[in-house]
Amino acid sequence: MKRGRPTIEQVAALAGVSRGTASRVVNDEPYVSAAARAAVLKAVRELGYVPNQAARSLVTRTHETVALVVSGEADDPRLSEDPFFAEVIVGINAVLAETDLELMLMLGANERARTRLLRRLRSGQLDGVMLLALPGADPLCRLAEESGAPTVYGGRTMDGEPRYFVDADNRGGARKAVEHLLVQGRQRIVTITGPVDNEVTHARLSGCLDALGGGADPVVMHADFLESGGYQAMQSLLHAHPDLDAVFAQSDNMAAGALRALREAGRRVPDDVAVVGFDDLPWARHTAPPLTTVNQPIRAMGSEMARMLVALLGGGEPTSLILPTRLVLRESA
Amino acid sequence: MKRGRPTIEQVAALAGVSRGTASRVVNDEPYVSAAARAAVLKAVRELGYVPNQAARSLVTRTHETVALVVSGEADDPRLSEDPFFAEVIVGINAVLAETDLELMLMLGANERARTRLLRRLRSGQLDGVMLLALPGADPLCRLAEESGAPTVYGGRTMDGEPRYFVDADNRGGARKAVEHLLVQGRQRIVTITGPVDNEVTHARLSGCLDALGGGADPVVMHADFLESGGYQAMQSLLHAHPDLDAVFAQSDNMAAGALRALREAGRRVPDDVAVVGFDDLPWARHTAPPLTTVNQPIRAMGSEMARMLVALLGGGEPTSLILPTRLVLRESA
DNA sequence: GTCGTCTCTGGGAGCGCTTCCAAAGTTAGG
DNA sequence: CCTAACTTTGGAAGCGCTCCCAGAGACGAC
Repeated sequence: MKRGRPTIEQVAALAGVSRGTASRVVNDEPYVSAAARAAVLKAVRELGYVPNQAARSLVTRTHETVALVVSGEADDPRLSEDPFFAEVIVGINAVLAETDLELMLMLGANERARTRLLRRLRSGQLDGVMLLALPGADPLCRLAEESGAPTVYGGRTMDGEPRYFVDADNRGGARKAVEHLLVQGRQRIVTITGPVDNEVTHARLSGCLDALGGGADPVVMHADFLESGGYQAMQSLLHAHPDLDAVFAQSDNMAAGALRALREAGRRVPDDVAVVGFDDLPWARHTAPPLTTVNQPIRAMGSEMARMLVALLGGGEPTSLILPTRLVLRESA
Repeated sequence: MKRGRPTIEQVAALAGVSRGTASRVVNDEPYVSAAARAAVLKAVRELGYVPNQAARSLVTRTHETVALVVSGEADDPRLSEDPFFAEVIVGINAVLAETDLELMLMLGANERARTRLLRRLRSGQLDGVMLLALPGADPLCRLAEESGAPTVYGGRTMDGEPRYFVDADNRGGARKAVEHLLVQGRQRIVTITGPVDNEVTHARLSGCLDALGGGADPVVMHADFLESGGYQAMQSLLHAHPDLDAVFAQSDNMAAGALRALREAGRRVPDDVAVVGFDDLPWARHTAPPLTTVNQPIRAMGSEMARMLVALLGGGEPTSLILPTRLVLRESA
């Protein structure tokens, strides 16, 4: 008789009411007498009843599930070399935990992953999507939006501003960093950037140029946001511009690489060369010397993305957000 | 007529076959004529049909979804201060991408999170669970198993060995690390551990004792796996045992903290004091001096967990795995 | 007493799919 | 030509749930 998990029918039978009434109680709807409600609740408890989500989804067409899609290669070193990804998730989770939404995670931007996302989206299993755009432009963005599901972006893309997004004030942060170097009286400031096709690279470069004004041609070296890239870029820069006295690295990882190259080259930081990073990763306070860097509220970005999506799901019209960044002064500059 | 997404009924109608036949084609079952198959496939393509997963789940009771549950506080610093978590996910994702399984992520071990997991599990929405146990013991483990869903563990728990797990050879790695210090002729080796109630702490401590043999009382200081904890522990140890000449820190983060404390105390590494860490995090090669540490294949752990779960789902009987760790020699020891 | 109005309940319909069964068609063996 | 397989098909049943509607009471106003 009691094969498998109990159904609402069994709950109703035990409570001595109809299926409809039991359903009303379970979904906390009005128009149920106190007596009936109590009886159903009791039956639910006794049977250990948990509604079957698939059956519910079939009729309500909601799924209590949203996805975080991280485009970019599944083995992108940024995924693990920096805690960005994990922090965003923690932020998202904090907000979702307050709701009944569950988080589905989808990594990778290859054809196969894209197909699966779309399938999942269209097979109706996702109520909404958060897109974390690591690389520059990505067709995925369009795909998600075309499917009609509410979509929120983390960061902006190279091809225009999405309808709903959360971003850090990369430009403002970079400006503050370089202004600080300027105020310190640094004369020959060089910049190490991320990949050229990356929106973040552009934003941070813009901020850098904002600070530099229309002065002499700024020295810019493109790298890859990673430690090794920063290291190599710094070596090249030292070679090409031996008289440089300050470096603005667009990521802490690259700043760490620059620090290493400077150390090996015998330059003292900050006496000979000042170094500023960007991100304020947890270990930035522990480099030698401690790294002056631009803090961006990564966890908050995650939370705000989630909040925005929840609002969208609730029929709201959230406004996109640019979260403030701030310069954290330590000893490297 | 074509309101909303197409159903299999519409596909069948367009192909001129019955719903049953269409279903057979979609699920790639035998006993369908070539002509019928072609017609259905054509209709599927024309309509852009994607089966409704909820409806399918309702009858098949499978959901093509597994969960990664990370017990421990949702804002545990280990989640973001080290890339462990992200690496495991990348590893899992690599395997899952080859299947049709999707990944659901559940963080946090508080009452609420637990309830939700159970609900999701019992409401039939998860085909299996991977549990990543950050802290020592956790009732969650039992809960998941009781629900009857296939469960795979990452790491072992304090209360016995789970049925299916993947773990790193923490004990062996620690033994190798300390043996290396011994071989170098270090006389006064101290150990900085993780939290006492942690299985990893125990395993690595056992390995350390294995190497030390039954000699003099080993000097052990408990900390928290974090940089700051390592820093403080190192300061205390220097105070209590000024003559120490080697440190085995049970995590790279703590090793980094120890390095910082030693630098501030004016001790040279490795001349005065040798330092060995554990984890081989990406930045370990970039500390000053580069950190000798024990590498553990984190990504592989994720992959193996996923593989094991997939096997379980397929009715297999996988065997638990202890992945090898290896000592990576750099300059700090 | 009659008429609305509001509260509460039962039960049918149906979400989109798979699964089963019976029937029809096909083939080969005797 | 008949029988015993096998192949192929259509269609009914039903997964567990929500939604809707009709109807039964209860209650006050006229």
